[in-house]
Amino acid sequence: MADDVERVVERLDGDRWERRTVMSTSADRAARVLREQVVEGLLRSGTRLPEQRLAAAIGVSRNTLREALSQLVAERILVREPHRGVVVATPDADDVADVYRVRLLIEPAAVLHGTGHTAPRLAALRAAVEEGWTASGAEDWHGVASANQHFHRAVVALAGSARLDAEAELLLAEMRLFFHRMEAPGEFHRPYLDENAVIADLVLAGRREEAAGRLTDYLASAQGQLVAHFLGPGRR
Amino acid sequence: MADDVERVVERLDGDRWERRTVMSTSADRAARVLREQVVEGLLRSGTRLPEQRLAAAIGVSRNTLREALSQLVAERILVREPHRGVVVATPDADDVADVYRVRLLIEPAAVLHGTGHTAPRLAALRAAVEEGWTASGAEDWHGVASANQHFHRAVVALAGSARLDAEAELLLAEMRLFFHRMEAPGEFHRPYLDENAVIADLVLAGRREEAAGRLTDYLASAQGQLVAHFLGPGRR
DNA sequence: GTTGCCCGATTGTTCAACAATCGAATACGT
DNA sequence: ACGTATTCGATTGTTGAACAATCGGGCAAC
Repeated sequence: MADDVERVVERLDGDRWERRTVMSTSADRAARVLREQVVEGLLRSGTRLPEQRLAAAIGVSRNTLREALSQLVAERILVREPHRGVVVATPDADDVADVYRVRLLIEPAAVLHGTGHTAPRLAALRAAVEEGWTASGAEDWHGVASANQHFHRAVVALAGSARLDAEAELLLAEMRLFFHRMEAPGEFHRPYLDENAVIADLVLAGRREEAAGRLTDYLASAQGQLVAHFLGPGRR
Repeated sequence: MADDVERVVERLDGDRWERRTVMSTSADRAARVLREQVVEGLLRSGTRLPEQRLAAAIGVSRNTLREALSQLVAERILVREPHRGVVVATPDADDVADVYRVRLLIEPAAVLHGTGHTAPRLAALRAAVEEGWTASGAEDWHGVASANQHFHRAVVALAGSARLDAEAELLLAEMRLFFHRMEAPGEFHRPYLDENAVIADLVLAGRREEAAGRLTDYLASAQGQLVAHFLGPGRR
């Protein structure tokens, strides 16, 4: 539990130099590292992040780490409890429902009215489908989940808006948190692979209404499933 | 120009105690103060925000101010130029177009498919229309602009999503930056007041398709107008 | 007039400290 | 034994001072 924190060091020590070559500010690097640790599931929901030890582990000062933490709090990946520290966010059913409310508005709209249906973006959409299939073939469930994210990122990208892309990135990061609270995320994603393919084909064929419709059903179904799961088995 | 910064002090000195009673963290207070100064137009696009003097002016340490600045950078109100400092964002035509791309997706969708068309939210929508009319009657153009923002905030709220509300808040703050770069924002808002009323009535009457349609036209028109303006008069 | 160099100013980052606050363990009263 | 006050250690919020790295502008050399 506490040593989730220590593990940051080991995992990081290798990357340290490489990342330093890319260079940016230390705070950004720290934020990127923590974000990755969280979305990869190495730091799980509810774990506390004591500033002192974490700063030492990452190799930055407490002040610098603080900037990184603030950034991640703004991204809703962490939550700050005043005078008690920051912890990895623990999303509940309401959060799941809310994220899907946003996605249900944005994604079908991007398909339907998006002004960015360019060739490269459509190619990215198609590529995400392929990625999902090959990952599924290799029974790489982590890869399937990843491909799914890429698919939805590609869908939002059809809107052609940098700001919407950024928001989508936040939402998808939150989604990772959801899945880390489930027992078998792989099974969850699998059934949607074929649906992704159908939607992609419809979009490529320019049949936007049908694509948007199926996407809406898709998301609504996933929302119901996830919310039910987060209300807990047996819980009313 | 440089003394825009100094003015923060004067304007703030009065509020200092009151805000302290509400209390939160110093960094949040600093961020709130700066955000207000920017959206109110007292700190204009392009003005630099030297950490040393600004920290002294607001009455917090440089480290604390830094957290506040980072937060506002995340909100796209300020931009950080590495090793050169933070400046108030200077949106260009691309930014305007992008913000409207997002609004064109979200707002009509909120009207059309929003799951939060509750009585209080509909009342808020109606109230924003009234607010605009009274402000217009008093020829209070600042008030008209404000009411307009409230109208669009109310529209997005129809989606019933806290996350979407937060994103809308960011976009509307950016919009204030746009208007501060124009010469006569009042004239810009005035023509849209009646359209707001029509849309609100349609929404209240449950005629969502028509409302969404008019809202789309509305936003597209405003986008065209603003983008043209930002490309500059005479500029192609 | 252009090129190169140096210098002051500002940022990025660290360190060490302190008051305020929280949680828990402790002691107390009944 | 049980609920309540109290102390105490740990952590956060915040400050101030420091230092290297970097940037921009002015100055000098050519």
